[in-house]
Amino acid sequence: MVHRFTLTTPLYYVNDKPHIGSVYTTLAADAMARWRRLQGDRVCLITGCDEHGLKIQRSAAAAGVPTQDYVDRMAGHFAALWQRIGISHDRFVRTSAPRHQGLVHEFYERVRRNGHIRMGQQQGWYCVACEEFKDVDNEDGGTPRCAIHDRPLEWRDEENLFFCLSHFQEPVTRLVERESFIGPPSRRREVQRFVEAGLRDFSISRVDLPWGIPVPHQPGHTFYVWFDALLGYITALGSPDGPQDLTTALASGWPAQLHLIGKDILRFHAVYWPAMLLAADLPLPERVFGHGFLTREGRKMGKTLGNTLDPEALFAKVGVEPVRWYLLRDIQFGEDGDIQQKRFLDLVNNDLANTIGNLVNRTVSMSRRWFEGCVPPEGEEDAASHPLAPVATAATARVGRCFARQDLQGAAMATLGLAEAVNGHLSEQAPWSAIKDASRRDGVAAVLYGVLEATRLVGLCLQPLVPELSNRLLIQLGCEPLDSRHGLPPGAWERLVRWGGLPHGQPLPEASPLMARLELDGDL
RNA sequence: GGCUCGGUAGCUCAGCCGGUUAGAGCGUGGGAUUCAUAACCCCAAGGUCGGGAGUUCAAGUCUCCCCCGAGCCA
Repeated sequence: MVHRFTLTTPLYYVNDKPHIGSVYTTLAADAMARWRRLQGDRVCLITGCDEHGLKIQRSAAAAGVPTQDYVDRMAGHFAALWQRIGISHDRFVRTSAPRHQGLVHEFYERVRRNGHIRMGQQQGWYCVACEEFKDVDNEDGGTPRCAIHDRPLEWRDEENLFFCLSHFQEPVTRLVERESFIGPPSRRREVQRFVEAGLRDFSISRVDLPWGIPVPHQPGHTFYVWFDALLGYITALGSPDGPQDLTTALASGWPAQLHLIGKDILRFHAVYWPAMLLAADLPLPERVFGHGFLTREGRKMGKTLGNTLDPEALFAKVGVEPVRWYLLRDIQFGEDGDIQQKRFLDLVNNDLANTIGNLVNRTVSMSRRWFEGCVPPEGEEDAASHPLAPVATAATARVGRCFARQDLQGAAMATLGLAEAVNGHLSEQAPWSAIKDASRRDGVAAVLYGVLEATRLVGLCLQPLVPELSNRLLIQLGCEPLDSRHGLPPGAWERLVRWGGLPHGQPLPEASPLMARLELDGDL
């Protein structure tokens, strides 16, 4: 049976060009999507852009271009970058698209009819950068500043529509208690406390903000960005050309199995969003996972600090796969992570070029030289009795368990561990000595067969993490590359990872380095 | 200011319900080897587990206070 697996990145706010944080989330989501596709699932990886709000309207004005042109350009940067680095998304949704507006209206009507919308007076200090009202003490009477953005707040006193979040105190409380709903576990309590403190209705419309989706029957009102942005996940599921309504979209992969987000927007996804869905009688996403933030050489990245890492420049300098490997393998997914140049070079060179690349190189060279350019026969004993067989089977199983709980680092380490075990086995067996004794030729064949086979499994496990490298590895062994963008039929993965899948006598192409060691002059 | 998470070898981190000499990878030093991308393999040094007090026969592991970092809410 085919399982659906819908997972999302955030819809990135197009206030600016993509930064390394968005790249990180997207790479992680891509790896997970590829993994699910290899397992035979029908995956829908959704990404896209969130394009409404005052901040964007002002950025466009500051740039002196019409707002739509501005967001078109910014969304273009995102789309181009994902294309360039081989992200395997199935949908790229933009909240300024007309079809999104229709869906937001339909959703809103549903919530309103269910009695969860009311009119209210919103009075208070507003932070344009947060796109939120702030509760502040303002005893001295001056203009308060946003604690997060350190910029002056703006006073607002307007009649807004409110979403009755308070109606959902009980179901949301129960939802966030569920262990599986919020990951990683260390983030769950924070949300629970927030909910326990009491859910308050929040305003979902703004006045005098032309850059937004108009609220039906409320002239002058547009929807609050978050209200419309979250619905982008559902819009994305509708077919771009077919009918544009909730029902159609919902039948195509809702609810999502996983929302992958940064830890800063956990509240929106784990509290507001489920309540909105409940208000519209729609099913809830299965899981929300908030990963950590990246720092660089121990410091927060920021424009003011001048230490941002421009993704375009980074990929141009070192290529995609080293960055993918480094971020996914060195950072415990969920925790914060620090990007360090020296460590980046050390890890990429050690893991990819040395441990794995060199392993492929040496095994292929030996087999070619001593066994007529082919995969050697397994020898007298059964292939499955090879000492590497249980090691490899355990490793592939562990990779699967790691992916199931979003442990990308664990999956990378399990894969790397297998490669290390194979290298160790080679040193122990020293086939280069044994081959000098003609009577031991069968033994050497058995050793090399096992080593090649285990290396093939390393290549398979590498696929979701570094697909290009994985395919180069498989090709080096004379095997078919995998297509993790389109996936495999159900059951195919189990067959592929079964020990002994490498055919004897399969011709091996001439060995060439899988990945050259990275040298870097200057900074990343 | 409140809430949540974290502060363990030079670096990144594992250490479940408290219990023998606190672990891994990277980095560093040494050795072995030659099939291979100066690579691979083996070994070693390195930590008063943020600070202080307490509970206990026994605390990195529990309690309290303080300091530092991050996120959320004010």
